[in-house]
Amino acid sequence: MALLKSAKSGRPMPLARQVYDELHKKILRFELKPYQVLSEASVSEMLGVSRTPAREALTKLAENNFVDVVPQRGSQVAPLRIEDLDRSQFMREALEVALLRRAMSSGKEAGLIKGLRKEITLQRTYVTFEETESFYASDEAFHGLIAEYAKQPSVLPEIQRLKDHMDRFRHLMVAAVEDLDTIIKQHVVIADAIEAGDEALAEERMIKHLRRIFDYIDEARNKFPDYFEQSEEYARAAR
Amino acid sequence: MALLKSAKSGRPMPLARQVYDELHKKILRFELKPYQVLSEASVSEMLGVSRTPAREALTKLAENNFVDVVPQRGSQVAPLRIEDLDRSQFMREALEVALLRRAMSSGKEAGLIKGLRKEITLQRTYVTFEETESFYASDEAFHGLIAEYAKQPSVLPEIQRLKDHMDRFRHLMVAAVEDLDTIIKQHVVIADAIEAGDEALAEERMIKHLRRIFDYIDEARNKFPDYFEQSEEYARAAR
DNA sequence: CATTGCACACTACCATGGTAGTGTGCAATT
DNA sequence: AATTGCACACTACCATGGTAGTGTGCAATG
Repeated sequence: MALLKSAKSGRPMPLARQVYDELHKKILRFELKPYQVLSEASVSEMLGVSRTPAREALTKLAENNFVDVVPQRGSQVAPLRIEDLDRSQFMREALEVALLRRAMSSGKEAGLIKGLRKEITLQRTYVTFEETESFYASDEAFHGLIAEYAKQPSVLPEIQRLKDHMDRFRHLMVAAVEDLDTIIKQHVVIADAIEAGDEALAEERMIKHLRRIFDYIDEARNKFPDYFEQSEEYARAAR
Repeated sequence: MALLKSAKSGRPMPLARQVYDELHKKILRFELKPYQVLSEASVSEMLGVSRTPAREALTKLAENNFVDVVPQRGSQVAPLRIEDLDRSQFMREALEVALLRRAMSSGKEAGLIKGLRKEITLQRTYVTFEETESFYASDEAFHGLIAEYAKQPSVLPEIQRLKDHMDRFRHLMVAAVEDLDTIIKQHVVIADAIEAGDEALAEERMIKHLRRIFDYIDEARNKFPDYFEQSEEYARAAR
């Protein structure tokens, strides 16, 4: 299979990074399914690279809990773990709420609100024309704006790392598509609360917005039970 | 130089991990100083391992912002960056406050308070006998208890990752030693607020406790200016 | 003296070979 | 038939060689 070219940047990205990105993408999209074996040999063959960058990508994926590496035994795509979802959700919620409170005390709330309203308008357009990809990009921009006005832009990559885990769960609900209109309405009331200067209300609405994922996971779990970690395996892992 | 043995666990830890831990420790203690070069060759020679685990340790350190790796040019110990401190502090604060609020709604506050009081007692003992290491271990246990009662123990490693960055700054103040008695007093009033069930007060006191590091960094910066990233270098880095 | 061109040393990065450790299927044994 | 012992295939892990890319000192040139 063809190997990837460089990024838009001047220099080509290191192979290990390209392999990581590729596997990361495939895992999120379930092109690589949970429990599927991913040895450094198979990865190097699949992507046409040597074993070294394949190995480095695997260990990095393991650090991010997308791959389980058992020393001297093998590696496989990590199953969906409720614990991972809980932790990611908890941390994201804590961070986004903190960003929100700080952004509302920045003294530049006017600019923030203006930016948020603009994204909301964009989101309405994307929904109308069914441009789902663009919608989610604007959704990220919406939350990114808050981080920016909280003067903590470097927190965004960390949040993205958490969001990736949640997105993996979310991708199981393509059938029962997320109600984008509801998301927009939540964005609106959040912006309203910010504009009103009501921190408690804004926080409450943001939390409700972020917790929407829990409404779907039961359905996903019933639909793809073999993608989730089975409780019996805890015993097996503990040996 | 001698290489490390295995951990307490049954199997020996991978070499790459041992190298990472060793370098991590040396960087935190300033046995490896900011801007000091750390090529995979020098590391492999310094620790008596081959270049592969040395390289893997370096890239992992780079992901955690302890090392700057410039492709095809070299690697060096990362200087102290105010931005890193700000982000780590912000995130830690957000997470610990969220843990605190959740722990106070766990319905098992009694056990939590008992555990906290016990750690405080231990800390008094350690201060009396000047066992600084044990004191900081108990300090971590204090905060760890809150995470445990918030039913989010897996957040602790993430917080530790943030704390490591802040500890690096803190290690510059060994001369002007931290006032451990003050820390204990802060722990006490936090426990008091938890016992009183006053979430807002507990949060306020926790934040004040966590922000104590900012009282010292100006002094550290004046004392070791060459350990900090100079603003002129931003321009140079941007090329 | 100031500038330029270039050989050289050094780097991170990748490819590849080798090794101890682990699970599995099958034959030998009870 | 059930159990055990073991050869084998497979793994992650480590060592080592090779390569393109980058900065540096020095000689040649103005």
